[in-house]
Amino acid sequence: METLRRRSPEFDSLIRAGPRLGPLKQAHARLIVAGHGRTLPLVTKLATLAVAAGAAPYAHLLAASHPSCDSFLLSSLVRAAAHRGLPAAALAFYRRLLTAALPLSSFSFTAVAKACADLSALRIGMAVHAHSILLGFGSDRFVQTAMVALYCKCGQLPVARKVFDAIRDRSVVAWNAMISGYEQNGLSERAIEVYREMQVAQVVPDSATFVATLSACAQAGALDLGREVERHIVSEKMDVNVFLGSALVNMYARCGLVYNARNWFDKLQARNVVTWTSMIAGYGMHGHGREAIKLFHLMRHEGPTPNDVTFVAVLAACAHAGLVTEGHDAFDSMKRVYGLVPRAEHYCSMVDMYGRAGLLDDAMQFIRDTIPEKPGPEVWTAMLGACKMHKNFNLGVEVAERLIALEPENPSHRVLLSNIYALSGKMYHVEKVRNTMIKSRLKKQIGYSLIDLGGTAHLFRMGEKSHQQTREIYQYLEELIHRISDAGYIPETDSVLHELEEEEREVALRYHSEKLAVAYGLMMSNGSTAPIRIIKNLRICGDCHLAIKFMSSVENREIIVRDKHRFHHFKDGKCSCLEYW
DNA sequence: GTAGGGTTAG
Repeated sequence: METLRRRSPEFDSLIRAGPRLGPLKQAHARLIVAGHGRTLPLVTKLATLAVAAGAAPYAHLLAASHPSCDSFLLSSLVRAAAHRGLPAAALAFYRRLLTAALPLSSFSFTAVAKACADLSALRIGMAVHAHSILLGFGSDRFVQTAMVALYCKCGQLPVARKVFDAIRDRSVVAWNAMISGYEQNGLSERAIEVYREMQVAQVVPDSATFVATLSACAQAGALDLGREVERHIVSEKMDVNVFLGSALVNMYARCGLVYNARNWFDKLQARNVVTWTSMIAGYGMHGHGREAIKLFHLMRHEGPTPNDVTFVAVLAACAHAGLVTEGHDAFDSMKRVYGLVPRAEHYCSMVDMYGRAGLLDDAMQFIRDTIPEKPGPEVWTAMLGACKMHKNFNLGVEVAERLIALEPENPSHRVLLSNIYALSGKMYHVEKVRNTMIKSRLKKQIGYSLIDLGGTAHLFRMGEKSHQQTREIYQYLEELIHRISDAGYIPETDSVLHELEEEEREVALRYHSEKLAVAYGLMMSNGSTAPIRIIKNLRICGDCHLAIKFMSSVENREIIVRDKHRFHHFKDGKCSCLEYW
């Protein structure tokens, strides 16, 4: 039987004041008058609430002026500060604990680990970890879990995994930390593996598990698993909170089912700025600029206040749909109505938007007149893309040279420059740029395409030969290329000269990763007519874009490709992007 | 006389 103890009226008055500084100060005054100004438990509660109210200095004063300030008081403050998003204050309270030579508890370590995680302070975090082991907390599950989260936040996944593996009897929270850690570091496949391991271990997942796993699905384009998680949520009648709701919307949008995303969006009880932004970004990625703008107007009318991220989504949507006027208005209202300061991403989207629409002069004028100080490399990259798209080679060369001067060590700028030279027929210059690259051993990003079949992701790199069915896949692709050639496909050999930051020029276009992935998807479909879904890490190249249009028509199959920037829905020989990349 | 770890968008 648990004994119910009545709380003192003083304690109750603190609880009533809550994490609000004004009422807390009044309560503090009453404590002093009642002769409780030094009663440690009450001071502890008061100081903790003060931190929760954001008033760390006030709490600090309370702690410092107490003659017998104890470990409990200070570790409560560490925890409250870490929890309240005041990691620097949390570290300061932790240092007081150390300098006062007070005993440390597992509570102090979990709290300070979170503070280090929020600061991505790896060195301090490692010292804290070592200290915790030294004091005998090395096998405390709570401390271990906090360390997993810490190493994940600092990008030290192998270390995190080692700590995770050493936890005996891992709680659902430990699993969640590991899944989300992989996902947040771009290792969505690993995140999915851990989710599967968790199922095998028969640990009951909670909503945080699903949030992290759905994010991994969104990243990896793992639609089947995303649906599996959704079925679980529905059949278990789980409460779909704002996190889970946003994760579902995001998963469907990024897996290519923008209507399912909207369905969830409409159904959700709780929506915040993240939910709205995900939905708008989803429309944008699919080239549904009008829908994005419509939803944005609805948001302004009856939704939460848009933030800087919302505007990234809105401007990108306008850029991908050629909605120049709308984008211009949005950019204007972002500054004037919402007082937001545009960042590089916003400027980029604007340049991209003018550029794609062929308004190169407007884009240049925007760069000159609207962007304060010197535009970054991203802006010039967007400008260069526009020059290439609209075949303005002189301007393109000028822009590419600026880029190289700005970031000489970045290989993709040189690839872009060599493409521009190639496009304008200056093959001598192409060779020169390539030789510089070879000499300085600059390597470009390697392109790959993913296809998810029956819950397993198959990864293809250009010229890939490591797949078990390599021979069949290449043979299938050869036949497929014959069939589309009969239908009128002529390889865009100058496509080397198109979107080529992506894949090696020497290798024949036909072995580009997306073609291999599509061939594999078609080969393995066994009479299924479900759309083929491909995820590509870079932008799709012009020749592949053309070839897949033909494939969709010859094979009478919907093919959906998500590239670095957007979705391409290929159907009946057409693509939803309407050549508007 | 009190507290613990994990959680979404570009």
